[in-house]
Amino acid sequence: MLTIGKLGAKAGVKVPTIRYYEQIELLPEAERSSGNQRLYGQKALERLAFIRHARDLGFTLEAIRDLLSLSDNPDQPCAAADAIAKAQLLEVESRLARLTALKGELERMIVQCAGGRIADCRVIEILGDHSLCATDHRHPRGDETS
Amino acid sequence: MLTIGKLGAKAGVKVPTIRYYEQIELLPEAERSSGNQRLYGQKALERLAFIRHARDLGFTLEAIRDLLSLSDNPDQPCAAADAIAKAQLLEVESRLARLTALKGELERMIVQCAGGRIADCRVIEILGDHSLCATDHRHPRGDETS
DNA sequence: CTTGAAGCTATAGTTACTAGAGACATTAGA
DNA sequence: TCTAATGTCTCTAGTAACTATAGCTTCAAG
Repeated sequence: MLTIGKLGAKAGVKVPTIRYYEQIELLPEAERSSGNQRLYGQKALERLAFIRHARDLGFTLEAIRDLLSLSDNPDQPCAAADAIAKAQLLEVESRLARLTALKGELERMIVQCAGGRIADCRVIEILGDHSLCATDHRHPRGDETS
Repeated sequence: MLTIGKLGAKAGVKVPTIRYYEQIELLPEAERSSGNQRLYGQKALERLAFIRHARDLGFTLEAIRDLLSLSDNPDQPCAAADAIAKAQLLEVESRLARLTALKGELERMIVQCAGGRIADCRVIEILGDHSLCATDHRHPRGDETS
């Protein structure tokens, strides 16, 4: 049996985060020791590793909740899990594209900014001027529907 | 003079977001019409476009605040803006790496999940098992210092 | 046996917004 | 000119996914 600290260390998740996951019912309520401390077994470790891993891959907690509920009753067609993964893939591809554009932009900024004064430097300009920008801003800020 | 709605449309920023930016003093308090409605000129549009653009490129509002304060007194060496951009570039490169790994993972998941039952499908397994994973999880969840 | 680390609960704070209520302003059409 | 629709106002509260703090108890090591 693992204490919450050991569990966190093994799974790479901070202690308060584990308690938070329990609170939002992503993890079941843990067994308690005689002194009211949480105790975890192998199953809890696996479940937490799953969550950690999925978060790391960019899944939201809601998506993870879905995935976990699938894994809790595995006698169904795989289509649901597949759909979740596909939706995530789309999201990821879009984020990749935007980040790649950003990288180019930043590199350009850094090159053009080589040791001058701000007045001569294009960092501010590049960020202010739409036409110098590689991305297109079709959607208003805050429309990043995940 | 633009009303808040027109300004938002031109800059690609939602109306409540503009009011929020004013509230946190990223934008100065706007002039008001006789009927107490906010009015904006060209300068405000430029400043908002700058913010929008920078947010789009992944800068935090705090970084943007720094950048704006630089642009507000441009008679300094460019090093500060440069440092901000370089820090952002590092962040972006790391995010890019992780997202690329994720993409591969998801594609693998989708292929392996082709039409089976969940019990036979590896989506859950891939997300649960560390050893099948392309990323390395050095840091505990929540350590993503932006 | 005592000290210091680790655990407990509960509440509040974070970032960057978004949503809703209820009232006032402005604009376009009949 | 009136009216209806749309836009704007303020204020409060909610969101995700945690993080931090306070004040307490429990546990393991020396």
